[in-house]
Amino acid sequence: MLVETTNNFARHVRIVEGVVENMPMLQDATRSQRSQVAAHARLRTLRRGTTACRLGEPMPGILVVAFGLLKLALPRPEGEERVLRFVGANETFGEAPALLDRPTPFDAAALSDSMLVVIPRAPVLRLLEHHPVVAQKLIAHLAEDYLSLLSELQALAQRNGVQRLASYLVSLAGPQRAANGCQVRLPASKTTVAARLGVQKETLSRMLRGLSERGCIRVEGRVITILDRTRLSGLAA
Amino acid sequence: MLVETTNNFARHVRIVEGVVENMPMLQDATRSQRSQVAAHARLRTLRRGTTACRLGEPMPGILVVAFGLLKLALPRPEGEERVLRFVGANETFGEAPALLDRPTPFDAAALSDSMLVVIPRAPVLRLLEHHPVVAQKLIAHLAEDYLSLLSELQALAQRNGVQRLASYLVSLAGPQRAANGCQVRLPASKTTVAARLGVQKETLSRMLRGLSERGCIRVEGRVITILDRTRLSGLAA
DNA sequence: CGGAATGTTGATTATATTCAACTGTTGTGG
DNA sequence: CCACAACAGTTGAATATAATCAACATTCCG
Repeated sequence: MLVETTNNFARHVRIVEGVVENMPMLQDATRSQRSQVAAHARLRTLRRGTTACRLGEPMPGILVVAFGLLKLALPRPEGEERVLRFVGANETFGEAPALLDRPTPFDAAALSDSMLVVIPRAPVLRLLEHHPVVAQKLIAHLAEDYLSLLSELQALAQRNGVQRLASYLVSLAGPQRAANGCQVRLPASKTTVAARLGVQKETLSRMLRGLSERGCIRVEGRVITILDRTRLSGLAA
Repeated sequence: MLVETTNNFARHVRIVEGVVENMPMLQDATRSQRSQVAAHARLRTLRRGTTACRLGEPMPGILVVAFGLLKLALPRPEGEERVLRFVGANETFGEAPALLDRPTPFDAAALSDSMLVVIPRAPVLRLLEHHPVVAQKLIAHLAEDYLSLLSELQALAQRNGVQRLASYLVSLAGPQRAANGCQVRLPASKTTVAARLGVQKETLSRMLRGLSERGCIRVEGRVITILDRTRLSGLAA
């Protein structure tokens, strides 16, 4: 749980500066430009289960995760939702709606106690006006975002849930860990991961059992051991 | 059909210049900057049914439709596909992969004889280096693209096909035409529209029949008459 | 410990796909 | 102009897939 000590202003300033300093998007900006941006940014703490922003609300700015883990999700009728992605430390979200000053296009909820840096659009836009290098970086960033959303859609276009689960597990394992027997930890509860894969928790449970019975994986709570990566990749097709 | 007369170079140059001149993305560039870009662009004619680019191939540049209609689609196993969107005259696509010099992330096929202007990344990047205003416009453009892809995903997250069809019809009707009785023309064959909605053509056929029987719409080939827009919007929920 | 949240499992049901047959439309070459 | 092939669309029946419902098991925490 968050230990909310005396509201230590200096500490907050330090965190904001540190986070902004490390933003990939601003890596080509000068130190003083980053300080400028940091000066306008503010800190926001989130208790597990609370939301940073909700679909349709005004978007306060570009959001950077200082620590913790959030999920971005599209709400669906009946209190369900479709999880778009998880956002962890040092990652950003909301660039597109923030820059265009549009309503938030998704819900963002904290899966664990988290801290966000909120960067209002104004200082960023000012930076862009005069510093093409920063603008180029932002363009690359937005383009990356677009492509990952697209590959999200591609995953969703795959026929059945098992294929999506298989490729998700492979992607969690990462490209480097080629060997079998590597372990993967689900970033969230199975219910939430199910929403990420676009299925119900019951279906995820059955899919995991199916893959276990076929000897592809072993499931121990949130930890999945990949026993046969080749076959798993084959299923992902 | 395309009348490919004597390969009229001057005419091609004129078309390229005209198209580049009208690109929303470059509206804040100077006339001479646009000419610069146009000088590096080339024209590509596409017969109905042929593809401008395919998933995984190198992306030749940003693509602008001079005339005609294309579909962007993600291929699926068994020769099927999921249509992402239709791209018509004066619209652009492929900015993200082109700017990042990544492989094409979708298939682009001509639904009718079409002409494309291909803008290589180099002159665009050069423009960005020195002209922040152009960069800002491009940022806005990419952000828009991101948001529309997101709303695409949102539509897909809706429970059933009828809801997606209903909202698709409403969006085709446009926000202005509030009255009932307005007519909408499907931009492509029902089979292709079905792929756009993420269902099989048989399912689309049944859904259309269902809406007809309920008195929401009338179907005459590709022309749909919206009889009860209120109820239709209600279904879209 | 006790209660809430999370996960599992089986039975049933909803939704859309697949398969197959048939109809209609369109464009092509004899 | 007609015959015909290729494509597009419709319809019904059988099937696949995952959702829903309901009951129970497990884990996590205070």
